[in-house]
Amino acid sequence: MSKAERTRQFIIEQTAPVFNKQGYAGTSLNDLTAATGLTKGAIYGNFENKEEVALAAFEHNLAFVSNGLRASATQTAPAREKLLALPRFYRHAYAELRARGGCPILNTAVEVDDGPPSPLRRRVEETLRGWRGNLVRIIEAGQQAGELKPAADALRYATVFMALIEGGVLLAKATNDPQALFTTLDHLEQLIETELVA
Amino acid sequence: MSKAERTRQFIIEQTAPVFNKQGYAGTSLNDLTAATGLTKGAIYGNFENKEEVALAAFEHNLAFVSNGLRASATQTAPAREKLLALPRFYRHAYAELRARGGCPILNTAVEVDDGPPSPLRRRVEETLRGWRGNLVRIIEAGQQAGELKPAADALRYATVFMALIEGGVLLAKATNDPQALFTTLDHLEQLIETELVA
DNA sequence: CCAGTAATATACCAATCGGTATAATAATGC
DNA sequence: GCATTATTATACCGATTGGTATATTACTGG
Repeated sequence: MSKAERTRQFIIEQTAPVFNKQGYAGTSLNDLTAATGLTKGAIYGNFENKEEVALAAFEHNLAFVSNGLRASATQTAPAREKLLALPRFYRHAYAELRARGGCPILNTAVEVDDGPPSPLRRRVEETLRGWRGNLVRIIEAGQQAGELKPAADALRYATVFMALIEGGVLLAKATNDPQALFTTLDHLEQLIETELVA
Repeated sequence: MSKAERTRQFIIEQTAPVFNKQGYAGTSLNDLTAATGLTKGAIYGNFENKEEVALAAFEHNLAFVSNGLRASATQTAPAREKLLALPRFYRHAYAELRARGGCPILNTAVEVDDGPPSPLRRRVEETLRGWRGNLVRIIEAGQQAGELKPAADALRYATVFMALIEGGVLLAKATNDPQALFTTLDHLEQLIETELVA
């Protein structure tokens, strides 16, 4: 790992929470140098521009969530466990997620979804579609394995699950009340148990 | 209505969608003069600073939603109708809401909820708590009137409803797929009918 | 340990930022 | 219609913006 590669990683780690909290437009290069203790020269020696730093920071923030979700849902578990891993992760990770500035998908989507097409915007849309696709696949696989009710609309539940999570995170953060998220997660779990599990 | 009052209103109307789409940090005074065709002199003659314009714009954007919701839920209707008015409003208003930049609560909450306490931030929190309180009151009144199941946790359903709506708006806008919102609204309606209505 | 290179710091750039003092204009009361 | 006031436009301010050219430092292979 070369010096530059280490510095690049260091910049990403230090600036990721800043971008997540303040947004792309709300984060200046001054914020980046302050967060890293480095100078503009060091930053522009490792990134082409501010947008490339923001994109890398988004990937870093996203990795925290998707790694946590992946770790929570083991490959071989039955569908019910895989789905229950979703609320379980957010339940125990919310405190740290909040300290990092909240859900990067939520934050970034809101900032870019009215702007012109950009790498960041495309990445957000891709991430959301990918997440939904993963959930749909888990549900449909569970149905084929006879673990979940065959009549359930997989796409619908995937969408509802994501809305409950993102909506819950929003409410919890904006009202400074983690219980709001836990409430939507309660509902999510109940949905899995009563409407999906056969 | 004095000239200044008319101008002030004009500025609010013209800049409200800009703030809602680009955010506070992403909107410059140049954007404001461009959106209004006025000069900085006119704007600063009617507002103290950019933040005051943003606050007024937020109130304007919020009014579109809360007026629509109020109009949709008539005073004398039974609790079931009042609750069903919620998804009905978002169903028919989504296209225009999207054209205006989406849900102002969602957009503004995400931008300010990691920042320092500000009038805008306080206003967002207050709005969310007020909205939730309204829903709780509707549900509890319906329970006392014998229209809704008495065992249902009003606060829980209020929270879940809001998460479904805000989460649905987020997904619909970020994936450019209105159906995502309609899906969460379907679920919301089903919740009302099967878990709340006695 | 030294030379060459890779990486970071410094100094600077034009453009834009939010904001203001003042000048010009438009409305208003008499 | 004239004088006064209310309102908007113009011109400007220092500070900050994202970005770059160059100088300096740190690393690395021989």
